[in-house]
Amino acid sequence: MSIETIIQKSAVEALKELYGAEVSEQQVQVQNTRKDVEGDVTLVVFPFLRFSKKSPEQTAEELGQYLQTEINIIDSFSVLKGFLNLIISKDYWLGILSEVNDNNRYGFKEVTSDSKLVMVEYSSPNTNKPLHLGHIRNNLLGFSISEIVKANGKKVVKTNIVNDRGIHICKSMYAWQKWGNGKTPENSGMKGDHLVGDFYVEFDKHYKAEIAELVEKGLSKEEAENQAPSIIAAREMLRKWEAKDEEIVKLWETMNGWVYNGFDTTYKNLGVDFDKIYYESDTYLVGKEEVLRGLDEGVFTKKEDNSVWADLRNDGLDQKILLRSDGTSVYMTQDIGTAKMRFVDYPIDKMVYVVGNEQNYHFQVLAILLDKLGFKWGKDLYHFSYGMVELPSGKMKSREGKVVDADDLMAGMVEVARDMSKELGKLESLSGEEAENTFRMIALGALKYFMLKVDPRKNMMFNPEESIDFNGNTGPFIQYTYARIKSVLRKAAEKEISINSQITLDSISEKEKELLKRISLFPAAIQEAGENYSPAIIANYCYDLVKEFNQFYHDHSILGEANEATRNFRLVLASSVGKVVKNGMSLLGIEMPERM
RNA sequence: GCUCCGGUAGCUCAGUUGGAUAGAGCAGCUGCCUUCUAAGCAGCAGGCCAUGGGUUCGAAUCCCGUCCGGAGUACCA
Repeated sequence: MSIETIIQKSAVEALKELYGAEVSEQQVQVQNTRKDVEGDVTLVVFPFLRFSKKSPEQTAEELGQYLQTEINIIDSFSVLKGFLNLIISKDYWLGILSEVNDNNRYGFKEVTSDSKLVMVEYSSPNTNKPLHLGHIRNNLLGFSISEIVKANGKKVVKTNIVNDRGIHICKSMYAWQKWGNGKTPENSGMKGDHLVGDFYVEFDKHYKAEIAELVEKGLSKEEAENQAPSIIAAREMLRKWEAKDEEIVKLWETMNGWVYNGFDTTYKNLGVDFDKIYYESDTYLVGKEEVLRGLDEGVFTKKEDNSVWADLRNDGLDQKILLRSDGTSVYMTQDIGTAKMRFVDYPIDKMVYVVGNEQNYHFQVLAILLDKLGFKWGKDLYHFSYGMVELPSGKMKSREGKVVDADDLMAGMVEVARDMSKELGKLESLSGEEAENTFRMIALGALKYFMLKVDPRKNMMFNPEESIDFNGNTGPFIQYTYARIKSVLRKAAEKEISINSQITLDSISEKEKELLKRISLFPAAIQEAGENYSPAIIANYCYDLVKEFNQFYHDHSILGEANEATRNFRLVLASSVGKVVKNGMSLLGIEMPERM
């Protein structure tokens, strides 16, 4: 039981006994005592004045007396401005260390056979262009949330829906066919997704030129956009694809294959993976069937022009189209189909969609539609809506090639990490391969931490020149602290100092106690991160922990400590911090180097 | 127009769901390496928490209005 609940329980009894008040545990506010005030945890007494009918100070005094006699880990208490500050015994804090030592997964809840199953959809790329910075945020969030949900004792299936069909895919295909000259990843040495992406940009270039030409000839902008030869050709290609034209399907398969090879590399470098991948080319027809079923069941309606609609005006929304008048499906139809297939494949208790906030409306509608179609998790699907990544120059535009490419960004960061290490004269003792692996860890640690430490819902600014930092509140700072801990432990082993997890000590310093307190908050951080789907809570926790550790490290010698019991305690303390921070960062998908 | 989201130090962001004197990092200035890794530690400076009201013992946090920014808004995905 956490110290918070122990105090809450006892306080509820105290209030009943002293004042005859009935309050719930949740109404008892227990918080960490301010740093500049004496005490470890603080109980706020203001809400109880209406029961005690006494001054804040007097009420706090009475509650303090009661708690101190009832709870043996409370050494003493003091009252300041109506806040009851409790001092917890050092043995309680030392007990935290044995918990961490006895359990390699301190703070984690184990998954059991009857755990709930959560499916997390993330990434969801289009196969007409390589991944960019926006996708990186998506992928890192999706992966991290999956890990956090697992850490809270739930089964997780990570899934990806690949948008592999549609007019935008045909645009790259057409451009390649027309201007590609048989260029392939093999004969050009290019990464497949980049190759295809270049043709998507190529298409747009020609298309724009054609439009300009037609407008010159006196057509309106709208007419020109519809009559440009390129777009007509791309549309024709889509029709042929839907009719399963052999040649077009083959081209489609070939080019998508190039893209998948490219994506695999990017995913691998980014350290994300999936348990199950769905393809829109498989799900869109299922979606159509589901919509027609809904039509049969009277959930949806058909208009005179044969288009199918959902009327959501009773749900406070509008009417929404589900099948066009020509019978083709829209985005919503496909998402319904994907949901249906997932529902058949897995016993889903909760579905989480990691998709940008520009689609808030879409998911609001999807939740209602799935519910109407009888999916049990439909109504409570969770749209994990995250903000955009902005550049100093504004929004990214892939069609114009104005993006920060995922592969380029990662490679660039590895280079910065390498240069920085060399400049600092680090890692010279490592082999080339080990050193390279460490540079990679540091670079990705910096990138991942940067993306995950901020509130996911908010838009964030990414400045390529300034955002790549390795000092201060960054991933490498946390990695560095871990490497320091590992270094101390290695030195201890070299000196044949054995570490005894049994701690006996007369006293501990303020810094040491602060550090123990911080460790004790890890389980609550995991839980809170799980409830809020927030990697940022974990990131900030890890930062606070290692910041605290660095202060301790600076103020206290570990191996140089003469008193054997104290030295042993500090070694256990350091190793515990290392363990917690490594587990914490693993929830963000960040690896920890043994040295750096 | 309507709906949703945001506005905290020069910049990038926290702020434990209403608690004590609002915190970090970067950038600027100042100290600390002959001692376990200085990618570190300590310090200085920097604030009308967009703004006006309201709710109560107590508001950056909750409610209403205003201003600014972003997103969405029925046959794009």
